[in-house]
Amino acid sequence: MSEKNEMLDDLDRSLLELLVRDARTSLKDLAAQVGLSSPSVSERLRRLEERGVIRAFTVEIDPLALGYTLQAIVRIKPLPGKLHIVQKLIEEIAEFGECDKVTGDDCFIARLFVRSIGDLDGILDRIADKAETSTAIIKAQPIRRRPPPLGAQSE
Amino acid sequence: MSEKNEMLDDLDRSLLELLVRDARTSLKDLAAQVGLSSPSVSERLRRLEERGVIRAFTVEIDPLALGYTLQAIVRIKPLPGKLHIVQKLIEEIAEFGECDKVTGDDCFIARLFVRSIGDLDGILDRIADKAETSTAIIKAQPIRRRPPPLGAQSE
DNA sequence: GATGCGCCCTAATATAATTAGGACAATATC
DNA sequence: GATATTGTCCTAATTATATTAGGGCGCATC
Repeated sequence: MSEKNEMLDDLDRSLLELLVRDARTSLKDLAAQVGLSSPSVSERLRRLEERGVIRAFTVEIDPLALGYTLQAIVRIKPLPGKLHIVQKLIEEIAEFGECDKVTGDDCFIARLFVRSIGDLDGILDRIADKAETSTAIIKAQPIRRRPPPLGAQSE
Repeated sequence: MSEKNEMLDDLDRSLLELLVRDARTSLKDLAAQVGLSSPSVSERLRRLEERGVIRAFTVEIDPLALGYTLQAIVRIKPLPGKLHIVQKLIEEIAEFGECDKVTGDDCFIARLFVRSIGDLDGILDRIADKAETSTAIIKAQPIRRRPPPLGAQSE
């Protein structure tokens, strides 16, 4: 009846922390660092994945390397009745690298990767007749995507 | 003199695509899928990392698994003269999972992971005397973080 | 005080990564 | 126009790692 099933212990949290830093750390090294054997670590990772705690092993790519020299945050307020169309459109445009549906006046807040101001204009044009948009160009990134604190668990 | 050094070819892009999907794909499998030998793949990955194209191998963690049931997007406009203090403060608060410095009226746009509305309030309080903030609670995530299109390169 | 469950271990086996050495084509050099 | 040079790739041998198989131990349950 309890949620023991979904609880993370200290070892799990240590493993997550190590993997966030470097997902290629070998089981052997992980095991050594948390004080378990590698089969035990392997089993824990399997269960963390199975439970969805670890959503994916992935690589972080520098957008610049792909020619995306510009990023923008776009607030998007669909015109009446256009919400679903707009959402679909956003999802289909691959340059949107992130999109959240939020409370408040703006309905969506999205991140856009583009190669030039021209491209930015082109993409916003595709939405212009279905939503009001408000765009802020990113000048710097004080914090790049990072996970929430892995430290002590409240519950 | 050219930027050949910094160019990605089709094989590199295929490798990146495979790794974004699953960073644990073995060299052997990668090699089979792109039609190279594993030492060649290994060497290409090494260079992609060296050049900074691949910024990191990492795991994506579900914030919910850590008890972070709430996310918010906060627009932050530091009061006159407080810009640097505010930026430093944001960086130090681990619950900020992302922060961009942007053009326009709001200076920063940040993502906040919290466990409760109370926590949200607590964190915003720490900034309240140094900046104006405007908060939008995330209701849904139509697009979760994804890289820009890896397809054809312009230059 | 037996039974089952969760979690861990070691040792053996299977699989993958790395290293070493060299082929080959394209490009620059004399 | 012959000859280095560079970059990229290969195979085969070696080393390192992951996985599997089998079992121990503590703890809660009945």
